[in-house]
Amino acid sequence: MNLADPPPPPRARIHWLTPPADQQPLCTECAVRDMALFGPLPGDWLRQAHDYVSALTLPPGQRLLGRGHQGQAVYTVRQGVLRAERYTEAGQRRIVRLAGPGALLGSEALSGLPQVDDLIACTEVSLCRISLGLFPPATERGQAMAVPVLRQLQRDMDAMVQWSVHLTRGSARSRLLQLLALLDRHAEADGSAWLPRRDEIGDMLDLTLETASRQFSAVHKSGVVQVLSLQRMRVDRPALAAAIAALAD
Amino acid sequence: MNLADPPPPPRARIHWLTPPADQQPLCTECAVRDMALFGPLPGDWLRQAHDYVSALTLPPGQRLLGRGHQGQAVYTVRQGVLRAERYTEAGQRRIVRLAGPGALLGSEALSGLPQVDDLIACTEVSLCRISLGLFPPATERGQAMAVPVLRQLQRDMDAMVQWSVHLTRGSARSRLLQLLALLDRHAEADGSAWLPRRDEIGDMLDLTLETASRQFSAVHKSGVVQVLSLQRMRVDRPALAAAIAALAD
DNA sequence: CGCAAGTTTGAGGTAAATCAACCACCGTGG
DNA sequence: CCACGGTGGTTGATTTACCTCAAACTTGCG
Repeated sequence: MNLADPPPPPRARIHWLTPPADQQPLCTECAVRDMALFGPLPGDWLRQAHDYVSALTLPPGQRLLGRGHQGQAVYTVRQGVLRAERYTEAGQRRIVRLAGPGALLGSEALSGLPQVDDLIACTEVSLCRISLGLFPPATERGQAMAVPVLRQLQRDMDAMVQWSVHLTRGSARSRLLQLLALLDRHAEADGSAWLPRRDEIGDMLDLTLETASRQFSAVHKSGVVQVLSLQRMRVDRPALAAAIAALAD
Repeated sequence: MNLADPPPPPRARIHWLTPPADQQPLCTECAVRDMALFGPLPGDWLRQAHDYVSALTLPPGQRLLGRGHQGQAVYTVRQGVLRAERYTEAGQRRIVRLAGPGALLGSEALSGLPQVDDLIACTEVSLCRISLGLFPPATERGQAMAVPVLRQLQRDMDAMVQWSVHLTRGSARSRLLQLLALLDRHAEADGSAWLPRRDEIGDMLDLTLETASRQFSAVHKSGVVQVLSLQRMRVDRPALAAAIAALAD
């Protein structure tokens, strides 16, 4: 593992399970109805919706959505398992979540953002494709607010994946440098940023406070950070960027 | 760190920066307007909204929201940094994200779910509190759909935090056991579940494929999993639960 | 059969955990 | 003024869990 494999070439064969018109009984009797997206909605509502919904299946290894894709639909999983993966700048694959029955995939499309992760079937998978046309236009009151909220949630979700990809993996040094970059991103106008206690750094990076202290001391001595007080620091951004690049992660 | 500290007792002192009526200029001139929740909305819309919005500040160490809280508002960060933390069953603290200016906090309230993480100010923090009353009632068309969507996104987000808390931290053994539990949660009706290749396990748990193989072999020999084929397994749930409990994480 | 892909097992090295002092700082109080 | 304890930080010695490199084995398949 951890080799710099470029992602495999995409193959876009998709097996349609039913013609779109036959969709209605599939939805009302869907095995995952309570967990899935439209579970709580009244049954008669689904009769209006079925034009926008269709079912499909994927063989194992098939990619559903690729990073950067601008989707016009979201998907819910009915059977099987998919994985969401991304590659670090160094080309290492990171599998960041699994999606089983009931999961919502491609939610980025709801707020018009591009897909962030590759989604790949692990087993034979059956899905429902839900066209964005089903969702009310953003001109309605309420919807105008929904989009920024969704976009914000999406951003938060991505930030959390970034966290788990960069701050809990790799060497202690690289995790600390990534944390410093993150803290610096939240710096005040005067350029000073919050400097956590060593045990807090440990709990963020999954390190002991001793290791956190040793790593921080080393980074501090190298001049990348300037300690202003117990709780404040100033980061030398170019030096930090160079230090991160030097570790190639 | 990593001691079994119960969370500190809550102190609910909150400093109101302005009386709610004075809110409007604060919003239109807000320094984080483009990144924050209502950035993209037209300015005159904000005039209707200002009754529902108020500003507050917290001193460092103060808790904004606690796990389980049923909120009636969401918050956006204007200045400072907060952390989201949770405790494992073994009582170890895990800091799972940082929130800086522009972040949306307490979004669980949008879909009526309880707060999942403790939110604690790291520095002096100033926030905007946005009452749920601002959001249109769920009786409107469109909104009826927004709630399940939000709830699903919220669930996905929680699943990702669970992933980063349990599958990328702790010993290799405990991570593998947690992964097996997760895979088993997506088992088919016949009780069989997907068994990833060893390098895939490695990329999920941030282990080398050799370590993944060794750990899996050991767990396999202990009888917790039964290998049906290269890609399928059956998990002995009680045995797995016992194995996880034995590691106390 | 023979190759390729995946898995297991082994031996040795290393980064981080663990255990344990020790230090710097700071308010308190004799 | 200096003992005092309490908190947070640093540093050192030792152990260990995981990584790395390497070889053998197993399974499926043309």
